[in-house]
Amino acid sequence: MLPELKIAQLRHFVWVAELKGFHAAAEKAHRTQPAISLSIKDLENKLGESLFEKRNAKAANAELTPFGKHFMPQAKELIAHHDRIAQDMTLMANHKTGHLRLASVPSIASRMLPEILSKFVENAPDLHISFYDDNAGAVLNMVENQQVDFGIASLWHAHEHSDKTFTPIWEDQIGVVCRVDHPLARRKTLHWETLREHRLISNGTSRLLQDTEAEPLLGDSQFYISNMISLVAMLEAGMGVTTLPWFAFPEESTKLKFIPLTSPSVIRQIGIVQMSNKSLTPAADSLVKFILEHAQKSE
Amino acid sequence: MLPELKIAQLRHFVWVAELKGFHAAAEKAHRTQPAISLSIKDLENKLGESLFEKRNAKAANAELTPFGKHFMPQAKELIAHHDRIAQDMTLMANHKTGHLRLASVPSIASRMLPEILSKFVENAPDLHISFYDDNAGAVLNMVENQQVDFGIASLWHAHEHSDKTFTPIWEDQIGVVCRVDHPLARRKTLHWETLREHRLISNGTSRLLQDTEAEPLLGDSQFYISNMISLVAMLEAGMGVTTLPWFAFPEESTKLKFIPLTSPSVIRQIGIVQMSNKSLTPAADSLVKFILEHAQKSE
DNA sequence: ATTTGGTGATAAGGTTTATTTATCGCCAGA
DNA sequence: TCTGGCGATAAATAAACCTTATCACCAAAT
Repeated sequence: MLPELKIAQLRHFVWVAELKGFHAAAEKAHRTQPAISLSIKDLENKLGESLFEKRNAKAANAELTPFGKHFMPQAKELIAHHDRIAQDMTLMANHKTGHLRLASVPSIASRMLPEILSKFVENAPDLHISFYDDNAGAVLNMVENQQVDFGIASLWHAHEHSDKTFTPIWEDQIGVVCRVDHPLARRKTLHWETLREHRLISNGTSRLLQDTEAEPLLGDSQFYISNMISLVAMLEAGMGVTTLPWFAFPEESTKLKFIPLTSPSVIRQIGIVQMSNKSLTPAADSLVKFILEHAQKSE
Repeated sequence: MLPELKIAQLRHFVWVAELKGFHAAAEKAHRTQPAISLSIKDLENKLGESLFEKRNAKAANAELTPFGKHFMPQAKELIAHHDRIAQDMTLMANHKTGHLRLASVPSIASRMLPEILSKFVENAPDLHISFYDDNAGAVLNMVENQQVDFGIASLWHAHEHSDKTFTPIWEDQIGVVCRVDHPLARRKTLHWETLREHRLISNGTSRLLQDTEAEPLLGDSQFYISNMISLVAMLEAGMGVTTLPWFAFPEESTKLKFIPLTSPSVIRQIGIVQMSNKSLTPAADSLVKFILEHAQKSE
């Protein structure tokens, strides 16, 4: 019904008119002159009217007809519109632009991500990033509700999350944290039962011991402290010991020591969590790949 | 550099998304399903990102990726823009719309054009027409200055207007006009010398006798009246006789009579005058053709 | 007046792109 | 387990596109 105007064709038209010649336009289009002739002729046929004055005779060629004059601005607009969209989409597909949302557990958020993210955004100046940090459960929730494009967390009950895909990246060992002057501080390795002799403070990460040999420890604990700052203060005050993943251990603290738990050796895997049936935006996908590439080095 | 998005391709994309299926889209596009598959795949390659979720496995197919969702409104807009322009141009080329300017000598303007124009505009409801009537010289001027798309006039000194094209349509015979009770009124035919015996009033059309046998009459004339209304009044008052082309003779006057001049028989040709090196707008071109077709019948 | 150099149109052939026919693999529901 | 619908894929064909080679035309310069 309606003719289909090809963008290339419109471009040819505009160029012939602006450069006042088929040869000049052909050069600009990286085509030969007959190609332009045919292109214009085809366009004229589609529209049903000549765009240029009869161009066999006379001099001063390639002059627009009234109809051509009317068509020109319209053609230009459409070309511009097309180019705008094509560019937008290309930029977005190359993750130079767009909006990216992710969530991470605090340990990775503070230990690994700052460096990675700052490197990543160097090549993507127009990219907006929203970043959330929260505990693993909340991260999984945000992934599930699609409040974020993907999450960084450990996936401990995999069967409850069959709709999500987990890509492990980091391995994080659980250890015992105590004051440097604590009796345990001199040990290089630890058996869980050794801990029963000490006052144990549990925290948000203690559930990582569930389903391990060391599970009985959970019952031994008299204190539970969810807040990291308070927990550190308690430990520094010598109130007791606790278990923490290495990534959650406050490295900057000079008063505390981390001793890996070797019997059992409890490793939590931290990685990327995403919905399996949804694909990522170009930007998110690109960041995931970037993290996978750069994570090993900074470990 | 930038990919070239074809309108058809965008249409396919939108249809697959909206009809939730490649088969449905294929039907709408009057193509086969593989054609749509390839079209979409090609589009995805050009953009560098998937538009639909991986569509090999699972059920609930043809679901957009986030990128696809973002692209959708843009694609729709571009398609709409294209269609708007294509339609505008098609309508204009089919002279359903646009602006048309013409000028005509009064005789044709009042005798022939009303009927022709009213028929013409029936099929072109959105067409704007500007119409001027004036004497032949003014008409030619307006054509020359491109104040009008074309003119209707007689072209008497063709060599002075080599840059214009004249297409004759009507033939208009010069005759003598006098009161019905005038001695000449009973004659069927007239020789120019007969007129020397009567008081001759010349008018704007008298120059048509130049270069004819009857040229001496121009010198005989004592009165010159340019205004038609006044001329008619004079004639009706019996002040004298004049020469007029038949088309300029006021038919509605019951007091006046028209006697063809047979020796010499002076015929003026009236037709379309246009610039030879410019083409007409679609609407104007169409009206010219329409006039050529319908002029004979109403003669 | 003929030549030269520039314009764009045209013809024929090759190449690329679009589309079709035929077929496959996959999943869901009977 | 079969069946029907989905979309992907392969190969063949059709259509669109572009190129090389050539022509006709005009203007300016022989």
